[in-house]
Amino acid sequence: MSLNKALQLIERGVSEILVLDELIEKLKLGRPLRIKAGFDPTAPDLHLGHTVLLQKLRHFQDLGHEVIFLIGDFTGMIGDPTGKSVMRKPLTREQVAANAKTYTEQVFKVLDREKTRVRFNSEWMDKKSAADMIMLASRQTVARMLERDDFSKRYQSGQAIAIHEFMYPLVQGQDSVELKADVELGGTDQKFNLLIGRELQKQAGQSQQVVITMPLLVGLDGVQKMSKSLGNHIGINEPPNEMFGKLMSVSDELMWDYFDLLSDLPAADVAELKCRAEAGEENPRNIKVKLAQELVARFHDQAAAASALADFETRFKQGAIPDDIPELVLSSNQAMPIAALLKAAGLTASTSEAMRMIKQNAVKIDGERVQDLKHEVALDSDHVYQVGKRKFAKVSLKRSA
RNA sequence: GGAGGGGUACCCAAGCGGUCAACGGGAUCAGACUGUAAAUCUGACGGCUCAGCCUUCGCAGGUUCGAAUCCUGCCCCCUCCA
Repeated sequence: MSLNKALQLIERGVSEILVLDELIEKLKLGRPLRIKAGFDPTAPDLHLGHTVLLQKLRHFQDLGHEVIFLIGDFTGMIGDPTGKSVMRKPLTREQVAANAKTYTEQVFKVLDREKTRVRFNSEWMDKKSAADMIMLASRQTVARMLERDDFSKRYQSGQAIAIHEFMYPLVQGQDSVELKADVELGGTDQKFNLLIGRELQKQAGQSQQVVITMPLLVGLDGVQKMSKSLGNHIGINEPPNEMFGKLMSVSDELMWDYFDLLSDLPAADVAELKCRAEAGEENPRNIKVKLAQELVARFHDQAAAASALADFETRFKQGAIPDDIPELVLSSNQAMPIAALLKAAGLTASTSEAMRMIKQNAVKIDGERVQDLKHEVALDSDHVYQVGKRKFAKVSLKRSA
């Protein structure tokens, strides 16, 4: 592949490349480059937000480079300074190992296993002495640290900054030195940390890594970055129907970001789709379906994607009851009030909520809307219960022995 | 060590003796609409044997006919000065 083509692929969707000329020089070396990306060991469940970075790593792999998947088990003790969590509980070795395992299992849905090296920064950081750490701390100044967006904001607004938080960028930078990284990838929020890596490498007499930042994927709420703790994420291990549905709930506007950052569709094709949507030639829904199909197929398979679509259509377009709904058996010694049954079946969190749902016309039995709050379900009956559009259960109520 | 600010429902955030299950915003859920689990509009949003009842406002006591609101003690968080 020509240098130009390679660059095109690398540049797709990125936020910044620092420094582009250096990247070109490195690419011209003709050897596989060491591409580093660090991951936090505390969140072993990957979601689409993580895959933005993984996709880019994959691009490098496809170009023949070597990816170092660095698990920051040592840095995990510090916690990347967000101001929210000052100190995290250190993970045990077992936890780290377990997390690493789930990580790698998931990661290889995107990355090429053969071209990925998994490393832990405890490999070298655990060997550092206190004196080593002080030396490391001496490499940067407080003033430099306060340039970091997060730190400066907190400093100015009088919020606390713990000293050890300064160590995070330094350790991350040290990782680059240890690994002799040629390129490091991260989210835009990582820019500062990535640049520290460049500086430490320079001080260590190494060639400086090229820093590539990826935009943060916005979550389902359309506002904040995708994160599990905010609950606006799509996990890559989610069942096909769930994943498909969630993707369909991405707003029409936000969908384009998802195309840019997640889809493998050539950039030109995306641009064309956007044109047609704006011209009203194509319903945004159909375009979104395309996106959802692609991603479900990536994390599951083509068949799962097809059936997720089919399910979605029958359920929402025609309001039909899906095929595979959970079935359960409840027992009671007398007829059961509907609210109690919905709760027992797990369709609502509480009987109060069940009552509310009924008042809001959200409850159906075998497709029939329930209006009566005091409706009772007879013993030895078998019905399909529905709450809202998405929650179903087939419940048979038996007389308890 | 000294001074001050604060802990309210999932989150943010009002309230500062009764009309408070607690303003408002966000999230969430439901209904309507739609070729969308988009957008928009409307509503709900502690629990329960649900037109009634029960338990909530950091924790534990107390004052009062009555407390999220006042008092006492305790725990936790933050800022400033040293």
